[in-house]
Amino acid sequence: MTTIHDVAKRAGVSATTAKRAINEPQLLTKTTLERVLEAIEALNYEPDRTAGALRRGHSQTIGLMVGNIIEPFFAQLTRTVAKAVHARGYALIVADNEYDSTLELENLRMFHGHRVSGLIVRSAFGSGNLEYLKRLFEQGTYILEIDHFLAGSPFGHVLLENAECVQMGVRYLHELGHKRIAALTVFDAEKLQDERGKAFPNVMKSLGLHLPKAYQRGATLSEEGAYNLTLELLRLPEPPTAIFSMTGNEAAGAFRAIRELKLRIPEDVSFLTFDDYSWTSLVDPPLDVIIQPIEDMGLAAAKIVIDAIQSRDLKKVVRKRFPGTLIRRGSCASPKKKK
Amino acid sequence: MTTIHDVAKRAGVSATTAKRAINEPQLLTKTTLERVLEAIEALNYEPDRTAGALRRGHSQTIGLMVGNIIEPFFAQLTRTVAKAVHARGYALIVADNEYDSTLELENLRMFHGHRVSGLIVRSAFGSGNLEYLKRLFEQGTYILEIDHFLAGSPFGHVLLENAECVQMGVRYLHELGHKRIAALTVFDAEKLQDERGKAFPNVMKSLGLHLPKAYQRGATLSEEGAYNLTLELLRLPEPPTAIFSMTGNEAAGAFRAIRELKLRIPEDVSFLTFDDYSWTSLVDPPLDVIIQPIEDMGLAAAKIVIDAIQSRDLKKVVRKRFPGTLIRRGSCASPKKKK
DNA sequence: CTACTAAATGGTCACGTGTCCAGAACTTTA
DNA sequence: TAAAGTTCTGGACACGTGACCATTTAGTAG
Repeated sequence: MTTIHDVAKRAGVSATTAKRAINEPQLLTKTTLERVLEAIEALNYEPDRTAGALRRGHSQTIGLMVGNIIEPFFAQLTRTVAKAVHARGYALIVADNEYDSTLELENLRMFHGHRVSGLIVRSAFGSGNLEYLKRLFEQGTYILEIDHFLAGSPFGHVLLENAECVQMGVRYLHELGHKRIAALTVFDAEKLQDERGKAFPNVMKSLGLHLPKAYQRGATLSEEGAYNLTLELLRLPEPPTAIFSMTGNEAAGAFRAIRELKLRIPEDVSFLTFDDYSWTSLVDPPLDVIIQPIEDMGLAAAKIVIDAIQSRDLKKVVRKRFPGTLIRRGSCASPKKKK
Repeated sequence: MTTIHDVAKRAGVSATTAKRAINEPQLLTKTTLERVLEAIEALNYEPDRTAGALRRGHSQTIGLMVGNIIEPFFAQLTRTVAKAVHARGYALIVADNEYDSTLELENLRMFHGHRVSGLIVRSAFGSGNLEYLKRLFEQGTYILEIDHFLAGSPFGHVLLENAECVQMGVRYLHELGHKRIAALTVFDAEKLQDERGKAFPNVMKSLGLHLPKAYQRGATLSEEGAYNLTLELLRLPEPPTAIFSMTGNEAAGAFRAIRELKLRIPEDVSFLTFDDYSWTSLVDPPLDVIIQPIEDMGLAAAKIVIDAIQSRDLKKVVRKRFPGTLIRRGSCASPKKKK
């Protein structure tokens, strides 16, 4: 393997000088610099970051823990973060927790083993790994939460204005005349600290809308869970006239269920969902959605983490919220008059 | 940062012995082992892989270069590979080349800098970086291509049976009675070494089907490119009666175009595509697709790479093909009789 | 109890870098 | 030309580990 010593030898300078051609070129004479650069080029030298990592104490690597890479939300986030991070000379290590704390812990250990410089985490629900994260932080890893945050977390985060978005969605449906609105959300939002799930009943209440017991059921975040829940909701004696899906993932299951029941959107039931996944504009009718500014969020997260690392100010806690945008396409309309 | 020396001190043994508790526990007495494990637990010790990487020469890390993480094909691949790789104690570093050689080279350098133990690459078109990959290989990085391979590549690969799948698709359409079939594929498949694009005219010829000049245009792999191409094709005086999209990405654009022209599927035009993206079964009608066994391919790739690394047999070249599966859902039918 | 073998444990070194300090080579000023 | 800066270059060391060899301890046979 080519090292800086090989480069130094070829250029006829010391290793220290050769190194400076890369790290502090302004310190070198023009001719020295040129000779070293020539040698680097000729030998195809690429600095060994594993050695640098050892010396430095961290690896110029950012860990990204997402819920599930397959979900377009996370895929897009991964991509944006990867790009932003590369642009600043860092590499991105990814892992997903499948919303499970045990798997998450394993992956956190892996990140720690690789001495990631920073960590962007979409934590699994529950607070299982908060203690571990705190320990990681004490050992010098900068930590930032994204999309969700753990109760009592001391870390910074990048989040959507979840409560406002839920309010925007419910208001929209309410203004169309809907009174029986059901949300597809997680089980026990309170315990899981899911902001959207927590906001929904509050918003309903504030608008004076009744939320029947039968609508207060949660699903898992999966497509399957949403599919089943939607079937049940729409088969109730008093089915909702509007369904509000809290994630794009659930939307797919819900849409499938609605179609299977041969219900028309928006004539029989209005449908609104978070996340503008590519299919949402391909189906008939195209869906009304609340768009998250994923790219902005990913860029912001990368910037916060790397800024903190580079300024060596790991104590800095940045908390940022991003607004969502409601796009109307035709899947929501006024409910039919009850006969 | 806790090191093995801290562990050794606490357990009252030497660092070498403490290390063995992790790497070769069978060599230790039961009591010694227990004492060391207790210390590891108490101190929350996690081996520093950056130091190990320096010593070993590679980082127990696999680099995965994909075309574009957002595409579900790559998202799913990334996830599968990440899981498989984690299970064997490796971490996954991801990057995408956006099908561009220059960006790819940058990312390859980054991978090299991190001394990845192995590399799974979906190369950008063209053969721009083959030389660099070869050099990387000579320096000890195991390389495997996936989904596509460079002309003259000495490396192993994991691929779909592309030609067979194209044949299967065209045959299917032909048997339904289609004669005017157009494919959405890359520009200049021959030069870009795109197997599907290359196979299509051959299959048409072998079935005695005429391929008009006007159908022999390529698009970029993008949704947008496919959208435009589809519009043009369907506005021809002799439009195709069936459209065969070579990627799921292009399918979205094509589907959009068909709908915009108010053409009915399959009455006015039959539609077949590679890749079973989630939306393909949500639209009306659900689409006929050729499914790639992405999970199998990802697992195979991870296994090949890590087996080679662990057996230290980097010369081993494994080339594997996976079959696709045609799923009929109703987007292809016999063409209407021409008046 | 001794001599020998096997099992268990310990010590040393190098991997390639970044950091810090020392030294050499040039510039400026008197 | 010498002294005092200033700019540029070089040397030494430590980071935590894995590989290898050396040493101690336990076990067995005579």
